[in-house]
Formats: sequence, structure tokens, C-alpha cells
Amino acid sequence: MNKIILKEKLDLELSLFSGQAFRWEKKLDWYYGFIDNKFLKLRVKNNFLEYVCSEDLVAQNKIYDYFGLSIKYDVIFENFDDELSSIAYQKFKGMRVLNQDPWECLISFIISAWSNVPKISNTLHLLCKKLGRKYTLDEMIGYSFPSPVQIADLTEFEMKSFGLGYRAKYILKTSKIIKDNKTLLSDFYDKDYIDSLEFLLTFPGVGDKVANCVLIYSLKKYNAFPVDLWVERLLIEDYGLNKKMSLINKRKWGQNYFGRYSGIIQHYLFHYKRKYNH
DNA sequence: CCACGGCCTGATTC
DNA sequence: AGAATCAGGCCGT
Repeated sequence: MNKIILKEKLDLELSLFSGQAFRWEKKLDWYYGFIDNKFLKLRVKNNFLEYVCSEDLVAQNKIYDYFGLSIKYDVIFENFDDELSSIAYQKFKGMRVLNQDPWECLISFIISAWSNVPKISNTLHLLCKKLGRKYTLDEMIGYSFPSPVQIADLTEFEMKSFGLGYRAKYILKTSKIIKDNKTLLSDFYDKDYIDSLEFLLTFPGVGDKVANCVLIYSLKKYNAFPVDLWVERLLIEDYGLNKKMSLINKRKWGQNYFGRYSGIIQHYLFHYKRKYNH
């Protein structure tokens, strides 16, 4: 067993099950899933993040980075004077915006379009079970996320058997674009928000919302601001935006109002709205 | 540039 | 029961 000292509060339940990642499983007090493409389990105990790896050891800094633990959330929220944001922060303290694998994140959010969390999880599981490498840890089985090449070689018929529906061709086309250019996504770590956004928008099945999800949940663009159904309702009902305003203008308004870390604040507000307001 | 309708699918509702 | 409706949007017109 390995340990990481926590200086920031970390709530695994909130971080892993707040709609940003779809493949974690909880059993007893452990959370099983993949970080850096390696199967492991995690739990938090007495200010330590404990973890056990299946085969290959995961570098400690990769885990640290996955939960974005170098970012001080207290500072972000203390420096931003907004009642609803403070309430959401106090309620869900310990919920971290993850830095996932960009490739898996991209596919996950293309699948998420006009769908729901259980369905997204199920589809991803079927896809990984079909193509991923199998790992075991305790009694749990995990399948790694397939590469672009592996997915690109599937037929549309096979894809639809995962329940992908009309998204199947988006996933296929996107995989084929990335297939021959492996650094295409990780290159965005070094590029700014606008360049990354514009490039992501060229992928089929990727619009403004999905692109912003990939930017905030995997590429560390902390001012990315996905406007989904819930955030849109929030902006209209709680921040007085005009219903008629276009989605992109709502997104820009959010980025301007919530500032440099608007994406992190967005995640708290999204979770708050979704949980308490329907 | 903006508004609108159609869309795979599985769960839930009536 | 079986038809409508709904759900973390995107694309084409």
C-alpha cells in the first residue's frame, strides 16, 4: 500500500461520481479505476490518500495530478465574492475537478450528448470490455480504455451494439482522425484555451459544450466553461441571464463573470443545481 | 451569425 | 401493455 499526504481536502465520492468521470467503481471503502492507464484502488484515510496498484505501479505524481491537488480551492473561492458559489463550495468541499486522460475524456463526452450518466457508463464499459486489456485487483476486474487505433478498426455495426446510436459514426470518425497522430490531444496541454477549443470543435460530434468539458476535465484549461442543461438553467434562474441568449454567449458570460477558474466554480454550481433543483 | 427540428436508445411515465 | 416523454447536445437546413 502506498500513501500520499493530503494538504487539500479530497472527497473521492464527490470527485469520482459528480459526472466528470464515468468508469469508477466503489466496493466497500475502496474506489477502483484507472489512472495513467493503470488499474488501481484508492481510499482516503486520516489525511492520507492510500492506493494499491494492480500490476504496474502508478507514479505518485500522476495520482496527485489526476486530482489536481496542487490547486488551492480555498484561495479560488475566497477570492471570489459570490453567494451561490460559496454555498456550493461549502457543501461539496473536497470535490476536485479531475485531470483525466484526454482521449478517454473526449470519447466519453461525445457519448454523453443527449444521454444520461448510467447509459454513458454502460456504453463505456461495453466498449472497454470488448477492446481493453483486462486487469484484476482483489475480486474486481478492470478493462483499460482502448486506443484510437483499436476503436477506429471497429465497424459502425459493432459500435451500435454498445448502445451508441447516432453517436457511433462520430466516435469512429474522431478515432480515425486521431489514429495516426497520437500526440494530437496531449499537445493541447501546452496550447492556450482558444486554440485548443477551436481545434476540438473540428472533431465530429464535438460542439461547444463537449469541447469545454474536455478542456476542463482533462486538459487543465481552468477557464473552460461547459454550458449544459443544468448550467444553462442556473445562469437563467439564478444569475438573471436572458433565456434567448445563445449558448456561446452564455458560456462567454460565465467565463467573464466567474473568472480565471470559472471551470472549477462551474463544476460546483453544476453539481449543486443538479442535486438540489429539479 | 441565429433559430429550429431531427436524432439512437433505454428508462420512466402515463 | 404500449405509446409518449425525457436525458450532461450536435448537425444540417
